Amino acid sequence: METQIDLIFAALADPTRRDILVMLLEDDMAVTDVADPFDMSLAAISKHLGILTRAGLISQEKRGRVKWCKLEPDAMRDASIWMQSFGQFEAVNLDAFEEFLSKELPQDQDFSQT
Amino acid sequence: METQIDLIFAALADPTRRDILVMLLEDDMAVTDVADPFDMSLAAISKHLGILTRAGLISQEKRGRVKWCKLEPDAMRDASIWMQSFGQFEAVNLDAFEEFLSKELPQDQDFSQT
DNA sequence: TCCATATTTAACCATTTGGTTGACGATTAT
DNA sequence: ATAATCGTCAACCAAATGGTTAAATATGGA
Repeated sequence: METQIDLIFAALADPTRRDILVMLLEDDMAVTDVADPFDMSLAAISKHLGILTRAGLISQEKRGRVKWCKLEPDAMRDASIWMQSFGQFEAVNLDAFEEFLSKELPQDQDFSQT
Repeated sequence: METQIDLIFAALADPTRRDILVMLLEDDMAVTDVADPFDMSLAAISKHLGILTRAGLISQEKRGRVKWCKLEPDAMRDASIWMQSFGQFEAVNLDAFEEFLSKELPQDQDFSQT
């Protein structure tokens, strides 16, 4: 069976889809507008958006005849945490790490980046 | 052309390959030993290791007839940073994490994996 | 009502992916 | 020298991926 993390990493493996995510950082967009900058059919972009949606990285809401695409940044969290458990946190007790996360994540504070 | 980040995300999209990476967290391993727990031919694992190598996530060094596989945790950084650039998702508070690490690391205990 | 716009679906195609088996080269052990 | 072990390679296969075009489905505007 395909897990959510499978779907997320697979979705992120395509540069077109990563570009779409970057575009959606700015604002929600209609499917047509997402497709505009790409040298690719609307149908192809529609498929990419479907893959991003199934991975939970975006959501789509139809208002009238326009379907709005919205970034769902939280979806990347699982995959991001999975990755961080390597590079920086290699020697860590992962059980303790999980516990740490469960205490740390609910708080809504800013976080620094490397 | 396929960028390094494409290769890394694609490599991480497969659960077998993620399992291999987790195994290699413990220690370097010979190809045969990596293959052992999997219900899959040695040739298949050899291919997976090739994909992980091309992505830079592991390195392989042949000593005698044994080829040793070594985790390269730094390789994940680019992809990890890409994900974190979506600064809006709830991420780990790195300051708090540093503190967690400083308490956790000195102890030499085993760590469990999922 | 009729037409244009927004998006998906269906059918198709080439390429890639993830697996198999069997033969092979290199190294080590008997 | 011969046999066993380690690992890759080649050929093959089914299924998935990423794209196309053309038709179909809503919805909105004239």
